[in-house]
Amino acid sequence: MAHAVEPLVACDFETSGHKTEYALQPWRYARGDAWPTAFTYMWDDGTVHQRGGLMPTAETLRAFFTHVRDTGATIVAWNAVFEAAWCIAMGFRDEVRCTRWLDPMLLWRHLEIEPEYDMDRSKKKSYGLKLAVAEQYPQHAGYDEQVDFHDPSPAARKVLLRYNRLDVLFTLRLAQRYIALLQQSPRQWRAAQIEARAIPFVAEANVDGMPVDLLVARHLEATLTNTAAHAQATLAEHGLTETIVRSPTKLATLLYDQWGLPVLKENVGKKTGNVSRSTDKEVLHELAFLDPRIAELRKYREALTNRTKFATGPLESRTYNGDGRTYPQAIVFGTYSGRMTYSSKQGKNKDERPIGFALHQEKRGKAFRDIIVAPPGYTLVEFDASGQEFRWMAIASNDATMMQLCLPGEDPHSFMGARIAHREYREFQTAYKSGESAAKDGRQLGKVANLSLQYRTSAKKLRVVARVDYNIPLELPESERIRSTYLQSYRGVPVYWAQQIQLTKHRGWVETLAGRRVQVVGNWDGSMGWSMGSTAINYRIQGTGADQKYLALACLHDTMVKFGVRFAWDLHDGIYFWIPDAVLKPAIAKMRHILHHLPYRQAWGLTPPVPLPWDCKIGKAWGSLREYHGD
DNA sequence: CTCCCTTGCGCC
DNA sequence: AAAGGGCGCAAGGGAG
Repeated sequence: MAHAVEPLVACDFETSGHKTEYALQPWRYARGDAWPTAFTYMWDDGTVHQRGGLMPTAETLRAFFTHVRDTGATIVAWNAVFEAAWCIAMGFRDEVRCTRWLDPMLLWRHLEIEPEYDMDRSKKKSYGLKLAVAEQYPQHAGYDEQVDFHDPSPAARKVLLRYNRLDVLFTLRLAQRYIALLQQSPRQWRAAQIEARAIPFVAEANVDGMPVDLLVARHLEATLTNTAAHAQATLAEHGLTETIVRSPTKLATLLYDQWGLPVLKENVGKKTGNVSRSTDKEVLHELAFLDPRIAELRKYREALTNRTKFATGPLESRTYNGDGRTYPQAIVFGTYSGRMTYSSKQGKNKDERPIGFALHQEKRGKAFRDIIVAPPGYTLVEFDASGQEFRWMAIASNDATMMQLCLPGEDPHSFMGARIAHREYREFQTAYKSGESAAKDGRQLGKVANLSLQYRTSAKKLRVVARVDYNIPLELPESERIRSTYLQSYRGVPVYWAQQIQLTKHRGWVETLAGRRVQVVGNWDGSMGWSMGSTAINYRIQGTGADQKYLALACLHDTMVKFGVRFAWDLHDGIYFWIPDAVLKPAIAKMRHILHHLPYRQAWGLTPPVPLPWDCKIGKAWGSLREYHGD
């Protein structure tokens, strides 16, 4: 893992397009709808050297990558995924893949005190270069004033070039500063470097996008329209309209004032204190036992939501982009725990541009996921970190039973199902495998318990999850008994909770097993105390999962380059790739081997006491993936 | 009208 | 007193 990051070469693009918004959409470069207006790169070997200039060409980039190759430099760029994406769009895919990248914006995040529980956490801090300059070099704040990215006049271009050069200079200086700071904490620095290896792959995914199957998406849209129309027709005579079902306020009036149903739950506004009568799906699930119309109403609302989000949305983005593709943009370190997030739009409010769709929220059904298909000549391959959070909790808590259940041939959900049903585990496991229906239901309950109770969920909440999400008619006494069973089965888990909270109170920060950190600052005795405790407990597990995925990508790098494998997208415990059909089998075999032998000890200083296996699925459309075991 | 906040809900 | 966490997006509703 060790690799010198020096020397550094900083770079920055300015861009424009036939519409100003295209400046942020490098995939339009190929059609001539977007282009770079300036590109500067800079290094400091005692003297500051500066190259590049206005209207860069392929020759400019060739000289840049030649310099990088000859000096063995690491490229630094603010929001480096964007710079790398432009390089790829301009034809330098191989060069981007085979160079090291580092993003001072991400390094800044690693150094930040976040989350802060005294502040309003709904207001997320921005990590723009201008803010970093204002913080570190206040005398230079406001250097971006009077810049026009799109005015081609010589006077405006002169201002633009000066701005571009300052951007690069500040990027270089901030990178040097943040690297020095992070290196004081070697494990954090190492985690940040491993994460940075994902930059070229994420850039590729963002600039390549993914094909949307037009017919499948239209069919989905039509199906959901029919579902909604049918429900609407059924309920029209009872006063339900689309406007009402889409409005929580209007729906509450209908349900509680006109239909006379009981109010089962109220919402209290966190800021305003306003009280409203809830119409959420938990409430609807319970009301459905009292009134047969409610199940249809819930189906109606779901069909409308799903149509907009998962059919109309992707189709709109396909039309907007004009090339049959959708471009949800991956954001490295998008969550404070390190996981990636996705954005489906650029701009705000009336300037919103629908470039992508809500990839991370895509429903699990085949009909939904099949709208995304492999590009010609490629197969979609998913590697999924099996039982990821259960395994990391087993390791973090050192619970002997959980660790035992991570061994080959074991089934944690059957184990918990058996405990709940007062049955013997092996007998239960055999019954489940032979298709016994009681064992099937029991395992489902065990699964709900294993998945829900790992993070201090209450019996009350467990009851709701079981009822609403799994349609299991659980009542509170039984839910309490299951929770007790869980805690008695995995004695190490509540001990881990308490220890993790104590340690975090003492240190003021939590770390993942890889060494990624987050500060936990606030009043432990105040109203945020519970939430701070949850961060102490959850961050270590969830963040380790994120680090595991970055480690996987870093270690797969050489194989991906060799076989021409492309990173497609991330779904937290799953990584998706486009693999050329011609090398599908050997590439998967090699990738699987690497994933099963990730160098946790060298990278993190950890020797996992249990196996950390990955499952593999392959197919031509997202909804149609099949388990793949090799041959 | 725009902008911001709230409710509700999809995934992990 | 009781309380899983993390996100982003759709849509309504209200302020200005």
